[in-house]
Amino acid sequence: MVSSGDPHRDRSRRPAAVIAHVDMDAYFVEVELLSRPELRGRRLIVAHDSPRSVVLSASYPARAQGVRSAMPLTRARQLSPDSLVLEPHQQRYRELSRQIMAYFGTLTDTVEQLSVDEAFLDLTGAVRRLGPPAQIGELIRRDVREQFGLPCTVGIADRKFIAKIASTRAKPDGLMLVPPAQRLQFLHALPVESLWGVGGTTAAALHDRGVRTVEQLAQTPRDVLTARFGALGEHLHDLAWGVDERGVEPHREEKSIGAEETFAVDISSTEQLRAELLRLSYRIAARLRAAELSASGVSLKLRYRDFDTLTRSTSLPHPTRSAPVLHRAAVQLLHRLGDRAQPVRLIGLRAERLDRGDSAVQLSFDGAESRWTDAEAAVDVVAHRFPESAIGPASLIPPPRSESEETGDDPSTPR
DNA sequence: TCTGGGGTCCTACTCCGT
DNA sequence: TCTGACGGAGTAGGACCC
Repeated sequence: MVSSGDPHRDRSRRPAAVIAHVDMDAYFVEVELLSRPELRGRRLIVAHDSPRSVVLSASYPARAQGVRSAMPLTRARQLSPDSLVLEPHQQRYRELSRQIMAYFGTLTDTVEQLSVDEAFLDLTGAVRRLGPPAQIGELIRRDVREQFGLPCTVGIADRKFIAKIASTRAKPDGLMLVPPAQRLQFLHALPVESLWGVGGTTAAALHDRGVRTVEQLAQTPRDVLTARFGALGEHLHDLAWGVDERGVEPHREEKSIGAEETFAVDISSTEQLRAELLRLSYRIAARLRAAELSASGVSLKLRYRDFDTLTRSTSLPHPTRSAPVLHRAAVQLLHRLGDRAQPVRLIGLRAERLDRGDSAVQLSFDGAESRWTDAEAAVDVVAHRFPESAIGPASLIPPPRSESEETGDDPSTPR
């Protein structure tokens, strides 16, 4: 990051990087259309069909009526009453995503997956083999459509964030190349909201100061931005001048693994909350074991009826991937929050400060915990071989029973 | 209109040891 | 022995992303 000197100057003498941002168009909808092609052209919404769900993805005909991702489904139905609501299939989206990322890996070793439906590709070293950048962009779009039956949009630039903005503006089913010489011209014409990191709050604060375009942001004195926004202000000023040293990072370690659930009906019972925490603990612990990670911290999140959201976190005595240990810490955090004045609509749990391997776990395990983890590992094997089986802890079978933990019995003892 | 679920990063605050 | 300054660690929460 450049923090002094002339930000207008391109300080690098290296050959310009070629970075592509590939974004799948209406990914969830398009994957659903693979199995239901007769629905193509219709207004479609992918969402869980429940009162509190939100839109996960919408077809472009539905978007034309104002439907957007993350919009409450009730609102989407008002805007587009004839839209067909499709139930999501996350496993299918993940599997196809894995295959698409593997295809990207045939083009370059440097692929950074951002989410299930988008990735950065550093193609700097592929130009000699595959042709000029625009030609590679067309190759990617053609291959993804032919091999997977899905449309995607590609943005190409010499900076990650510009490639991402380019793909956003070329959607759907498009390609945009921003040559280095046109970088500032392209950027300065954009609204500030286009920049990565400028969401609703920051945009409103910038608007209050009369800053609506990236050019106006670039012309705002750096120290003014720093005084108001701190490090973010400096970062945004750099971006406004096209300065961004971040490269494509192929291997990013997970920093936390969490799960949360919004209840169909708000709940007040501590017993129910404890039972939900046990369920979340098992989900998270299974994912930790699958990733061969252990957590040294746990964070609890509660959202109340009025949407007020509280979090509490704590450190664990030793790294763990065991559900009962996560649950015990979560229940302690729940008690720390004390009595609730109003019902809870969401509860979430997150395992933090993750470490690879289990050497620390083995060193610190007492016998009971070790046996319990062996039991969980066996459950993982069965669940993997028989995904439809309902194997799990007895305490998750309704009605929830948790008296043993209430009385301080060691939950790490296998039942 | 009434707000999911999965994350990352940053800032501010508190506590504690030096 | 007491007190204040300081830095680091831990924690809470906001903002942002898809």
